[in-house]
Amino acid sequence: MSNKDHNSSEQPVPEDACNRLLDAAEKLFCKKGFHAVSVRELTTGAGCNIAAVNYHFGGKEKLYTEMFRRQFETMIQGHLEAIDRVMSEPNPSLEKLLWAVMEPPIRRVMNNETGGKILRLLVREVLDQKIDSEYIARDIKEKLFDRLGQVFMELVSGLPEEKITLIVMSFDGVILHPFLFMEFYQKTIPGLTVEQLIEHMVKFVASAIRGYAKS
Amino acid sequence: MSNKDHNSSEQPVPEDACNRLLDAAEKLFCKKGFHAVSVRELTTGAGCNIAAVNYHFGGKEKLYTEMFRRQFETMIQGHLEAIDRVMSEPNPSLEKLLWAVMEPPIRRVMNNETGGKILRLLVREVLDQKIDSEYIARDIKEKLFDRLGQVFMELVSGLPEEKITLIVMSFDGVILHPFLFMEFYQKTIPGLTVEQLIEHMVKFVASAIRGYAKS
DNA sequence: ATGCATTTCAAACGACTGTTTCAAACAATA
DNA sequence: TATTGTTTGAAACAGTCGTTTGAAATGCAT
Repeated sequence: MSNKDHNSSEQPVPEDACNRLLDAAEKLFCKKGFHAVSVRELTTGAGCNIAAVNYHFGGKEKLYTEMFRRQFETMIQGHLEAIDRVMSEPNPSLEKLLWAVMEPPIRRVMNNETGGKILRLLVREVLDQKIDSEYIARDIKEKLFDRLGQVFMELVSGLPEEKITLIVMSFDGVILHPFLFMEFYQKTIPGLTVEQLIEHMVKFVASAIRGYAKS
Repeated sequence: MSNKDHNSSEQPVPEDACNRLLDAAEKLFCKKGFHAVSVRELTTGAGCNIAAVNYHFGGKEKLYTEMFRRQFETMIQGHLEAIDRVMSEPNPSLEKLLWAVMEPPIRRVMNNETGGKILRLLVREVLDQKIDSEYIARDIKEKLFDRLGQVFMELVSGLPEEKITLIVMSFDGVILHPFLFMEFYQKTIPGLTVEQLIEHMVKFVASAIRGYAKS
């Protein structure tokens, strides 16, 4: 992992083979899934030799796992920071929280930016059961879902504590949907903007949670 | 496709190789995905020779497509019939409708019955983009989602028509979630019953929709 | 039973898979 | 410059993939 080049001007850091492979892995695995991507596809995509995958990562599967782990933790961290940011503001509300949690990832997926397909990756992982799903599940539950349930109860009084986990689950379902079916959204509702979509989701989930509190 | 056997007693119709292959395809493709299942796995699972896949269907891909088409249409039909059943009853309500649409598939997936993994298959298909997703999307939209939006408006007055599609989308997200993460549900909420889960989802979605109507 | 079409079977096909090999190129230290 | 450790390269590896083949088996009407 050397850095002979002085990285003089415009080029935004020429990555080494290791990171180029991780980038190509993210793009290709997210789009086509583990089995549908060959090592040769990865290496030509990353502009390096076939042997690089085994040299740097010890195999195709290890590269996949490493890529997944990084994306996964980035996602969890992003959500947690968004929650903390809202909750430390003067007048936190359920709507502000929902907006803060939903907006960044939705914006990424609608603009086809990097990291916008993490949830697709996660769903694919659950479907394929490649990585030990215990690890993923425990992380999501303990780090993210429990925290979400906690702030929901802080922001909305009267929520039944024993139903909080289910509420967070359904909230997750609402978020997940546009991630999986974004193309469907854009074909079915032409001209749909990020703001319209997020506004709808915030309204939908907020109504659901507040309705839950009243009964 | 002969039927020499008189199908005398207890055996519930010994299927021919064609249908045995379709059954094995449903089970294996749903569980592991297209690329992760080999033709040899399929044929040994169906109890027939390797060549049978190419003889009867013309290849692995054709078998997959045929299996998907059948499962997909079965699902759509089941939902439409549930909707019509509720709407033709004396006092239809939003809650009754939601319950009727959600209960059968959720019960199937929680009891690990056949057909309980259709939605997993559909999501996998969207992720892998193997079948022309135009066809799937158009079918779901025109046959199912439009009908759902229509009955939502009949049952709840004051719903903004331009938001109906988005509402149906989020409703779909809530349904989809336990399909994808049923194991997660059962580990996170031990002793969760079908009734509890459906009751929650009905309450969540009904609150969301009614809250939408009020604003 | 005879002839014909359908279905099954074991075996082999070429193509592609992930991985390994080992020599060449490179970087850094002395 | 000589030496060391690290990284890349082209080629080949053994294995599996989906598909094809042609002969054997079967079903069914004549």
